[in-house]
Formats: sequence, C-alpha cells, structure tokens
Amino acid sequence: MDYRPQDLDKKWQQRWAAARVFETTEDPSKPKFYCLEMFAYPSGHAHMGHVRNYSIGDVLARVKRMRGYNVLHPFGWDAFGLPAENAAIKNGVHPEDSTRGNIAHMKGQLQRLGISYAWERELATCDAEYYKWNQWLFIRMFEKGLAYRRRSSVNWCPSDSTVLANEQVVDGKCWRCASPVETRDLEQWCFRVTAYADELLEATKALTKWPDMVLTMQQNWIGRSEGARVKFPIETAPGLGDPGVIEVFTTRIDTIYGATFVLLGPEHPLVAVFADRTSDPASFKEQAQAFRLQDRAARVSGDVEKQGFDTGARAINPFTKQPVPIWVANFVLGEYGTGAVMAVPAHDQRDFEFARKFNLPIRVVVTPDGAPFAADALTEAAAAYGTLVDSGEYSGLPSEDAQTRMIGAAKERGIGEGTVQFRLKDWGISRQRYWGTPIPIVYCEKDGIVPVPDDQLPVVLPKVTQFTGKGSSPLAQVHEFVNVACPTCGGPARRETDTMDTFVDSSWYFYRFADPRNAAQPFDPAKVKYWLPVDFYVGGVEHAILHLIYSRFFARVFRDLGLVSHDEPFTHLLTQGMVLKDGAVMSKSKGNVVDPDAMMEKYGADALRLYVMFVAPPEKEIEWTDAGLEGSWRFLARVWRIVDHWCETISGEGIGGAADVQTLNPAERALRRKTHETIKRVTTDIEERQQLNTAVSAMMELVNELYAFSEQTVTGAPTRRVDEDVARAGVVERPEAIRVVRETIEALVRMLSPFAPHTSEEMWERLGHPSTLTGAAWPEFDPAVAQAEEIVVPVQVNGKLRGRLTVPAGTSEEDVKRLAQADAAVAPHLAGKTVKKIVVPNGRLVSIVVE
RNA sequence: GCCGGGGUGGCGGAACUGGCAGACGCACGGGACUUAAAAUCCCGAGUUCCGAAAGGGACGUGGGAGUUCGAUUCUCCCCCCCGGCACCA
Repeated sequence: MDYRPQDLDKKWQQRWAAARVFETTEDPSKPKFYCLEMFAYPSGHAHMGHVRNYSIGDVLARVKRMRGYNVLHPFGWDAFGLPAENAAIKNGVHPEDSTRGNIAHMKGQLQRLGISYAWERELATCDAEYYKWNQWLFIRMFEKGLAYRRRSSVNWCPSDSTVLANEQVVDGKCWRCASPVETRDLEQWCFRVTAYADELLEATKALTKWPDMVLTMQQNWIGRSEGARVKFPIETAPGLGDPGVIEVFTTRIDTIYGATFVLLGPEHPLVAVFADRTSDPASFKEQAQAFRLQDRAARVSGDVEKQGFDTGARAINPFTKQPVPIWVANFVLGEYGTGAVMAVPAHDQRDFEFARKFNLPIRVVVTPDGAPFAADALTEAAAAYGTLVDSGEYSGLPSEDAQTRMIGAAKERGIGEGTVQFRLKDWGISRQRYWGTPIPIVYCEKDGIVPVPDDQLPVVLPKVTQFTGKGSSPLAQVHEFVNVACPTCGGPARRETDTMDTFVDSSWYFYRFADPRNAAQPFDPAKVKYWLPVDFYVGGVEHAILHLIYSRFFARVFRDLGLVSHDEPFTHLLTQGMVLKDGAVMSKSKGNVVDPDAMMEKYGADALRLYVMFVAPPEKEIEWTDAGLEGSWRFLARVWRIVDHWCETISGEGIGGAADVQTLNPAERALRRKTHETIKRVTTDIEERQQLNTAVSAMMELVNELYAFSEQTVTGAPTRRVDEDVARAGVVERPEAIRVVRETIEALVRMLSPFAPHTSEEMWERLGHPSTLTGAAWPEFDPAVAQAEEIVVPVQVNGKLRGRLTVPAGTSEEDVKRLAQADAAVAPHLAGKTVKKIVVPNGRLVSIVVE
C-alpha cells in the first residue's frame, strides 16, 4: 500500500475536529501545560515562517498531551493594523472585509497543516468582545495614572500620516514604509511603562528559560544607567530676574571639576528663555529648531558634525564655583536625562570635539597615576578612570570613591542627588488611524477629560467607508461618532478620535485565551490562575523587544489591579529562526516565496512539518531546499513501508505482552535496546532541550535499525515492489521477534505523531488501535532495557586513539586496563616504552600514558 | 564603542558534565532489483600520505597560546560573521 499523505490529512483532521480532541477545560487533577505560539497578523497567506512557528509549538503541545498534561493550545488573530487600512486606501476594500477574508483563508491553511489548536477559543482582536477589554483596561490605567495625556514631540511618518512609537522608528525611518521620520508636537496618550522600568530590568534575571539574546536586547532597550543629577545655578544678569538653575544628569560626577561649560539640548525649555534675552530671539529659536530636525537625520547617516551656539548666559559650577558658559548643542538629546549636560571636555570625546571647535576651556581632572596633566597636550579625550587631580578637596581620590563622596556632598548641600536614568520611554499609544481600538475618552468643555463609563463599553468602531489616507484620523470624519453627550454632565462633548497602537491588543491576548468568551470581565481570574503563566511561548525574534516588554508590562498592570498573581507571563520562550530561500527572507518582491499550500499538495502536511523540524534546531534560521523536503517525505514513506510490511504480523491476536528478556536472541535484544534508547533521546530532546532536529535523527536511526533487523528475519528486503505474500511468508516464526518489533513500531509511531500526526494516526489505526493517537500514552523509557550488555571502550595512548575493546558491561577497571595493554592494536604503541600512568574515567575509556 | 550569540566535511547539521569528531539528512559514487529508467533496498565517502591490496601513518572543529592523561567543549590573546544598543552625558 503506497504512501499517499494527501488522502490522510483530511481524514484525520476531520476526525480530530469531530471528536473535539484538542478542546480543553480546567482540570485541577492534571498538571497543566499552556503552549502558545504568537498569534498571527492576518496578512492573507500563511508563509513558511508560520509553518515553522506553529509546527514547533504543535510538537510540544502534542507531546505534553500524550504525557498526561492538560494542554491549552489556542490560536487567534492580531487583526487590527495598518496594512488592512492601507489596502482600503489603495483598493477600497473595507478593512473589516479584507481582515475577515484573510482570517478565513489562513485558518484553512493552518487546519490543513493539522496543528492541534483549541479552535473553540479562537479570537480576533478586531472583535468588539475583545477590544472592549482594551478599553476597560485603558480606563483602569487612566484611573491609576498609568495612562496619561501628554503634549510631546512625537515621531511623525509623513507617508502614513501617523504617529509612530519610538520603538517603531528604525534607523530614523518608519518601520513599515521606511519613510524618513519627522518630528512633530502632538497631544497623545501614553502608558507609563517607565513606572516599571527598574522591575522589568531586574526581573530579566529570573527569566532563566529565555534566550540570552532576548534578555540582553531588553536590557539594552531599558538602558539603565546610574549617575547623579546636579544643579548648576544660572548667573544672575541685572534686570532679568532669577532664571533659576540648570539641572544636568551625569554618570561621572567625579569629573565635575573638569566641567568647563554646560550644554542644553535644543528642546530644553531654557532655550526660549535665553533667546528672549538676545537681540534677535527669532533667529536664536530658529537655530535651535534646526538642531531638533537635524537630530532625526543624524540617526540615519550615523554621525553629524558637532554644532552649537552660545546662549550668552553663564552658570556656576557648584563645585568649582566658577562661572561656565551655557551653549546649545545639536548632540544633546532633549528626551534623555534632564535634556542638559555638564560638559567635561578632557574626558568625554564629544565634549572634547565641541570644546576644540569652539575654543572652550579644557581641564584634566582624572589621570591614571594622579599626576596633573596639561590639557593642551590632548589630541582626544583622555582616559576617564584613575585618580582625581585638580579637583579641590577630592584630589587624590580614586574615581569610584570620589563619586560616592561627591554625591553625598551634593545631597548635603541640596544641589544634587544620586539617581538612575533609563533609556526606556513611556509608550505613546495614540494612532491617527481607523483600524484599531477606539480610545474610550470623551472631551467635555465643562468636565474636561472624561473616561467612558464601564457600562457604556465597548466604544464600537463605527463603519467608515471612505479611506483617503490623508489628514487626521478617519474617525474624526464620522460626526455621529465624534459628537456625543458628556457622560458626566450630559452636555455637548467630543470623542477621542485616535485609536490604540495594535501592540496594546497583543499585550494581553494570552490571558484572554484562558477565558475567551467572558462578557463580564477581561477574564475570570480563577481561570487565568489555573492556566497562566504560559509554559512555552514560541515566536519570531523580531518581537524580542516591543511585544515582549509590553506584555511583561501588562502582566504587572494586571497584577497591580489584583487580577493575576504572577509577575512574568511567559515562563519559557523560544525564538524560532527565519526560513530563508537563496539566503534571503522569502518575499514577493524577491520572487523567492515557497508556498506552503503547494508543498502540502505535493508531499502532504506531515512531510512539510517534519522537514522544518529536522533541518536545523528551532532557534536557527534555515535555508529552504526542495530536496530537503523530499528527503523528509522519503523518510515518512520509509516508515510507512516498514510498518506496512509488519502490520499484519504484529497486530494479530495472541502475540502476547512485552517480550521476555530471557528468551531474546542478541539481535532482538539489540533492537529492543535501541528502541528504549530512542525513547529516551526523543523525550529529552523535545521536553528538555527543544532540540527537535535531533529527536527526528534519533527516530531515523531507529528506523534504520528496524530495516536491518527486518533484513535478518525476513526473506528479501521490504521494498515497495516485494509482494506482500512473499514478504510475510519469510517472517520468522519466533514470537519474541514479533513482540520486539511490535514494541519498536508502536513506540516509533507514537513518537513520530507530534511531528507527523496524520501519517502516524493512519499507521496507528492500521495497527489495530481503535482510538486516536492524541489520546495515546507516550512510550515509557525502561532504563533496564536500554542497559548495554557489552560496551566498546576506546583506548588512547598519549591521547591518540589506538584501539577499541569490546567488553561485557560491568568488567572491572583492572581487567579493562589489562585487556587494553594486551590489545593487538594497542600493544605495538607500548612496545619498548614505560607505561607511566593508566586512567579509566567512568569506565568509558582507557587512557595510557607512556614515556 | 558597549552588550550578546556564533565560526565543525561539498551543504544543513550532531557530539550529554572535558572522553571514539563528523550522528542523522541532502548532494554524490558504487552495488542489487529492472529489458531500461524511475522508485526501492544495501554499501561507500573529512583531508592527505604510504601500500598492489589488506591495512597503516600524519593532519583535522576560524588562528595562536595555556590547563589536562585527554579540549569542538574550559582559560587567555587575536581574526571573522550575525544580532541588539549607540552623540544616552
């Protein structure tokens, strides 16, 4: 019977669906396992990256199910977003229609792949029953001050006419359309992620089952640095009042005696104050504005020349008490620290370049040996660690000690304090877009900012029919949406017309899966307590920062609302590598797309799944080859044939139970041993190491052994052409052999089933099992069976392999040493030499040292 | 520049806690089967040298040193590749 996977796929998919084998509910009597793959943006077509992502998750889900876990394995759709709206602008299809159509198509593809999803829990973020809870949560965050409105300088994409989060700006360009990003001032809603910055950073240490790469990416992103804030009083000018102080952030307060000028970022509020002191405030401000715009361009090109201008004002260095000039500099970032820095040109390369260019004073205050050094001799900034010089009472102190003391002194004098600065910024979530969750806020002339009351949620996204892609939010055009009665006073009010960043949707969907139809709350805390945290989360490394930090942030928000009791939502994270073709990511424009449907059509879902699992470890990128896929298909066909060959023999009546060790011949014992070794390898490779490629190799080895065994016991090899009667006629009559083969085949089919579920189910059925494999138990490893009777002991002489001994297991160390020296291959290397030492570590190897 | 991960045959990759380097597969070569081909089953294969052959020697995990009876694995230095952050004070 030939291997025709295409027929099997549909048959088993229908049976699984009919028996609802992947549906699940809370069951405290079983250990739970929440297996999750990152839900999909419904772009229209599943690609090989999806196939790989979901196949990895499915192997884990299926194995855990067979291992007796109560497995939650859900799927859903990250259904809001810009592409659907862009499509609407381009060809007039409403985002809702294209999104629903795409979901239907992709769902069909995933079902054809046979992924074991609990489809009854499917959700889409564009469903009002889902995004209602985005709104509900937004209001909770508003109440706690975690959602707030801020007029701020934002990234503006001129092409998409929308605000972008900092995280969505890549190298100064829009992450989606690559247009150069501009700067604009806009009122927008922000989430106070920074409230959790320290905790999010600190907790990365506890994420022991996350890849190092992701943790370092998050750590870099959060960007914690310890330092001090120090106030520099501004020199009072006659008739100008007291302009106050400039506060700077520095990580090197110990170099403050070398702070010979102060730099303001162009955004700094004092820039305008100083401008008004000048004869030509307009051109002063214009220069500052030019720097602001330049900043974005600087990121694109990498480096821009240091530029700046004198404000004419002076500050007092609070340690030296000397007046220092205040300049505006293009390289000082308004949004980091205090937006102002003390410049220490002797020890900071940027400040050094600036000082030389504008002829500002340079003063060396740290040297390696504590000996004073003339700044004139410097050609670049000097090393900044060593002993302080020329620093008043702090001279002679090592840098580290000086830092502690100077922070103490600053605090005592009320001019500064030790502080921690983060690179992480609050998350701007407002989008001037249609296809997203409406922000549930009403602006009333009388009552100001009013959150929509819970009982009026959801604020339903109205049906907009015109998409121009120009101007402000499309919702602003829908008058019946915008004009609303104030929930507080009933007077005329306007709704917020921005929608939420779609990262809001994806920051908590994994909780909703625990209770996806709950109409009264985002989820039942008891259900979340049972299922969460996610035990195994698989997705692309491109989400290492945004999605995964926001989700960790949301987990803490839910925790502080008393809805969940854990800190971290994902215990174990696996970031799968990309699927490449000809060395590049598959894309339509490159014309190197391999269509999963076409591959399934030709080879069946199982061969495709097996191939992407086998070709490399999950976290590595893989290079697609048709030949590799065909190889996996060949392996399945090879399993199919050997099972077919033995099927009738081993599934007959009266064969009896497990093989009795005593009566087995050496070949039978060897096959049985291999079977149990394989069970062990496959189990640990999947459960403990997620090394799915080697799990497959182990099964291939077992199949090779099974063929070799069959060769010995059967007349003629089990080829496709061999007539079944001929093959069966040659089967040895030893019942022990039949029992051993049955044990092997049944273990193999079960182990293969997470990788190739359809083929495995069919074989399982043909082996006489009435119920599906999804309910079958995972094969048990028996260490006693796997125990080798004979072991091969390599013999090294002076570190070089010279021979191999085959000895019965349990041979004493003394005997092994004796046999090793006497071995015909080894002896010549010992002749005429003195044996200085022989070691037998763990009985695994003999190492002889000769002189 | 800072942080992280890597570098193994023609290719993808394997090697557990320092113990037979190259499992498994792809591609390739040979044999069996076949009128033939495909398919299938079996066998071979790191490089190089000696040998007619059976065999045997040397070298070999980016380069160099070190620790060790023994290093792909541990330590130090260097080279290269990938990813993140980056005028972040």
